[in-house]
Amino acid sequence: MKNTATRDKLIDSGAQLISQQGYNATGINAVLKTCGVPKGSFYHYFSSKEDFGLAVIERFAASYDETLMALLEDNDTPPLERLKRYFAAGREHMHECDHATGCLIGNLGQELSGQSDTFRDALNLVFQRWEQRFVRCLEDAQTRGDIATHSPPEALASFILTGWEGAILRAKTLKSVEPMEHFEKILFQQVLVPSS
Amino acid sequence: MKNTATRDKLIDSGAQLISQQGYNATGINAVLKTCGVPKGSFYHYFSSKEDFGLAVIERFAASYDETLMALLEDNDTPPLERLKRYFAAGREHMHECDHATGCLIGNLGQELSGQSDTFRDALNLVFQRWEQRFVRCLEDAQTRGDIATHSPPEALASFILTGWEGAILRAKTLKSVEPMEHFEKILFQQVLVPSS
DNA sequence: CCTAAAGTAGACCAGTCAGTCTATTGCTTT
DNA sequence: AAAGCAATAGACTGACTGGTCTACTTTAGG
Repeated sequence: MKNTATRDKLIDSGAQLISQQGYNATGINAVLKTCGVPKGSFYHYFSSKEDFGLAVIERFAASYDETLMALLEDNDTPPLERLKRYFAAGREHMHECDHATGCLIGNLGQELSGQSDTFRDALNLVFQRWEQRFVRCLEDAQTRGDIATHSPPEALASFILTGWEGAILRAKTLKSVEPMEHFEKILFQQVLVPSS
Repeated sequence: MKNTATRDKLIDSGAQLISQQGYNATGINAVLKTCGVPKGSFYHYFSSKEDFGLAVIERFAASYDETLMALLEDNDTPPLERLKRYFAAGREHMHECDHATGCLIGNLGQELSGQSDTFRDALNLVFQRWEQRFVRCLEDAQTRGDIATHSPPEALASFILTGWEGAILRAKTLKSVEPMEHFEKILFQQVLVPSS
């Protein structure tokens, strides 16, 4: 399995379609059609649709984790500013996709975690990795005295991730980033504040 | 269409299955099997699966709105206490379903708002109705001086609803209500506080 | 009591699903 | 050059999808 170009094409098309329509609504044939790959190749690289779905998750998570790291662990920028940039990037992406796709991991978490434990575990790990990035950024902010809250950074990180995911979901049904703006505003006005 | 017993059975079974597996993963035949209704009856009451799905949403929303009203507009209870009871009820439900179903409207919002505008509109309306209930409860709290925040109650309501929905999503993938507890704790410790 | 409509019943349809199968092509190693 | 494997290619399968069709049973109204 040296030639990964075909495999990559499949995963790219799959990620795109699954982002738009969800996992169950995306057929393998549709993926094959959009990238012009025959079925024989698909089952050469993946043992099943589930296997393929996990590969899509893995790849998305890896690529997303890179941008997350670049944003949240940029030590030249104050930690709260890094968070703001992260939110701004999310809002921008939401505009770009016309409020249609949102967050692939969030989508699949909603759709599949009740359907398959394998998927649930994989998605849970991705979320936990993201949370760790938030934790580190929040710890930075706490040691610098930028935030005064005594809440443990783990709880804050969970709060931020869930709030943001929920805001993305709401933005999708509302077709507007307004819920994301509300979340960010209240978060920085009342939760991540310097003096208690 | 006088006899609504069969129709109700279909909607009940549909709501249950869709809650567990999602809309796309739930086949009409599966619904028919679980409630022992023949296909002829299904298409007598509903013109299509989409029509059926909308009926399921409508019914769930109506029934849920009743409990929401009972909890959030109980004037014998302080507004913040009402909110706490709402969150407690949500956590309890999450335990009961073994962290598997979560919120039907949230699930469908994630799965379908990119797939069909009809569904998106219906789900958006439900969310907006819920937000209105929160707004009224928060206004109560503000006029009583229970919360000091100057944020408009509409923004706070959006913040609470999205945060809660996100926490439910995270609870599903984590199989634990911990994210819901984190959300509630930080919300009452740092956002809905009496003295600024 | 008869007629018409409401509702029940399930066989059936075309299309699609994930997945299998065999055949062929291209590349690498010996 | 030959052998062997990676990869391509797509026809094909059985199961299942949402939806249609016709026949039958029950109920309601005149």
